[in-house]
Amino acid sequence: MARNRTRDDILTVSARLFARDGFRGTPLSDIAAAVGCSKATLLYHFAGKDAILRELLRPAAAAAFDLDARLTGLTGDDARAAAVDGFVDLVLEYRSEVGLLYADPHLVDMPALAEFKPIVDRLCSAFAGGSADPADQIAAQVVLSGLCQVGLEHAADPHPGLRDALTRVARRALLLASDRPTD
Amino acid sequence: MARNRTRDDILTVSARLFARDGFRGTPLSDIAAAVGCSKATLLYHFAGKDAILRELLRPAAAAAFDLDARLTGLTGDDARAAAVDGFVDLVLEYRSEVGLLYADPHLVDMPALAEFKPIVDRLCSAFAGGSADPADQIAAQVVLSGLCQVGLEHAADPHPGLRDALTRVARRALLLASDRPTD
DNA sequence: ACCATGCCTGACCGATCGGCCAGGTTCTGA
DNA sequence: TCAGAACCTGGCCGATCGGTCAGGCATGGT
Repeated sequence: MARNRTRDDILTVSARLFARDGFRGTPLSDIAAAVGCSKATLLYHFAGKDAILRELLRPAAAAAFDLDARLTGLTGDDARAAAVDGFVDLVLEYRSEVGLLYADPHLVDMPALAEFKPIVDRLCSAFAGGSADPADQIAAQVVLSGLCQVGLEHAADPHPGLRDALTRVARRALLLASDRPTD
Repeated sequence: MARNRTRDDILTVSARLFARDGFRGTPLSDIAAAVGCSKATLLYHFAGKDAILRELLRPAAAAAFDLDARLTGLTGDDARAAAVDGFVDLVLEYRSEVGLLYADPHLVDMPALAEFKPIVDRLCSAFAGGSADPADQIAAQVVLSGLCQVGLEHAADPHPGLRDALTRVARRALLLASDRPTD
């Protein structure tokens, strides 16, 4: 895991700066200064700025893939409830990563991050319960992006009641029963 | 109003490109090319890139100020309902402008746009009904940013049922009665 | 003692971008 | 007709940024 101390520092510092100023808003020189190394060192450990972002996002991407896979086996309100619960968990677990993508929507146009798009689409569809009613789809979009926003807003605030509050508001908005269905 | 043809073209084209690629993602050279004039012409008509954005956002800013002023006279659920209805109207009326700010959250750090921040805060507080309960404030944040997202997503899609769908999902999420209170 | 490897760096490069300027052209009113 | 204002432009500048490169330094194995 910890192949190198400096390498880990770069990731830690990058995560903080990217979350604060956005990916495009954070020059390599700022990362280098915060780490205490030269800009060239960053490029020694990583193939480029994009590679730093990709590695930072990898655990979150894996979790998103996982959630996506879990949802394919479910249908109806089971799928909707699992999608809400799973996504709230994912947002809380990877707040800064979600906030990062949220704060720079054009990042998903990067080739390396294109894999996220279909997952988000399927997640949105799961929120809507596969309904063709535009009102349901719009509600799903509102909930999805609203939950993401919290990743930004509360990036450094481990509020204990946050999970419940998010789950409840999402279920209300999506017209889902308030209690967890399967646990 | 129409002081100059080229000037109007610049604003029209800028609105389109800013909405598509974001403010920071749109160089002046692209605007000039799309307008069919030189980059220097842009800077003849406007003090700078920021000035173009400021002028584009002025009508939306005025509407936001207006909504803010209307809300100060109301309290309780009246204020919450008026905030929801007013903000949905504002988002639908100024979709591309809202989407623009949403797509580049760091724009509000621009001095010229700092005026928006307190308005958004008050609007969020109005959504929460002034409640000190974190769950209410979180619900308000989810709704506020969720509604903004739609400005991006449906920027060019004048869907007729959009207003109703947005109002209903917002009211559900905020635990407000579903019918308009005062009309 | 020597070399190979991993780690790190200053200096530099090319591209991009916002903005400035001197000067040219067109329009307008006296 | 002509002066001045309004409009427009190519060319240039400085700053920023991602990325490259040759070389320095420490470490550890032989």
